[in-house]
Amino acid sequence: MLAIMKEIPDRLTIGELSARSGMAASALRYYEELGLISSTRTAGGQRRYARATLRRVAFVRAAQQVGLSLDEAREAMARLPADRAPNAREWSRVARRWESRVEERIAELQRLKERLGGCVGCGCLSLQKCRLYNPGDQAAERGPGARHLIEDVPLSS
Amino acid sequence: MLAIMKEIPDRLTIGELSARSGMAASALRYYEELGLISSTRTAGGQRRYARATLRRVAFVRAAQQVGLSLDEAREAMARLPADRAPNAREWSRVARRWESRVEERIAELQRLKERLGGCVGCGCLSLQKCRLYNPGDQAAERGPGARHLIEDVPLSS
DNA sequence: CTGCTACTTCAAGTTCGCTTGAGGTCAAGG
DNA sequence: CCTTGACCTCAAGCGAACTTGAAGTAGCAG
Repeated sequence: MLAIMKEIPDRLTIGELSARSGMAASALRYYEELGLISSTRTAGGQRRYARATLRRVAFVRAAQQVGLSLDEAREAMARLPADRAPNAREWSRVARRWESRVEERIAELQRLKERLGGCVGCGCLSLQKCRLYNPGDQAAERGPGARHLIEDVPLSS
Repeated sequence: MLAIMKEIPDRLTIGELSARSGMAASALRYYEELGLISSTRTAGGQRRYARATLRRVAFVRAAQQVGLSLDEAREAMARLPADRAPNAREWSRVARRWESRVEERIAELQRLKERLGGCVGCGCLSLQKCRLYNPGDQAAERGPGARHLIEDVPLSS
């Protein structure tokens, strides 16, 4: 041959997958246990991964960045083929869901940032009398979850 | 101004703090153990919190949203007074740090979103041959951390 | 004073996402 | 064939962030 085409094997050992994905082998075994990725075995029982697994692992990492648990990632990936690249329909279905998730997360952080900067910017630096940003301290009543950054008692009287 | 200023007690029981902050009492005790908040005790040994503690708790929650650990939150709060509202200098010092943290996080998510949408948008839906988004699979060499969303082997040959 | 609820401590348990270690096997280069 | 390093399983451990439970006490209303 002109060049060696064998350099990129199409079944990866766990060590290779680990090196390429940047995940520890132990983590990959763990992912497999959870059903996030899968492998075939050699006669001797060693794992061999399809190259597409690399994509799945990357997917998992990305999912975690967005704040998904491994369980949610598995669920999301259930819609993607395990052994080949996803096609248009498959991918866009998943991507759309993700995008909204990412956007939500971004929006949340932006609100946070506004409050953070807001109190500095609006001149009420003591944070004590800024009704704009501290509309009472009833926040708890709205249940756990989104809440004012700085909540405090309203001006008594 | 001559009216009763006493309706809102200035020392809160753990139950009151819990109700107002939305955090479980057990979590508040835990925070105290970690040094995130502090209390004085009654003669009988029960905790009483200053109202400013409400703000600290909110601060911790916000810190977590930004992705800080409780330890990091404690560190950040070390620059804020425990028992009164922070003044301009104190607050802006902390807020600035936070803002950059929040902005980083937002930027990270926005990059993710672009990649996500990019692969759908650029027409290379198979994700297999999109050099634009998959510049090789050397990502692992850059160590654990930021990495392409979808990494895969470059076109062999 | 009685009774009740909210509080106290301390130890142990829980979930998530892994890592570590022991003890053993496989696969490939020399 | 032999050695060596990469792999195997299984159980246990870890750190973060809490929660739960048991056993007892505080503080307030009536």
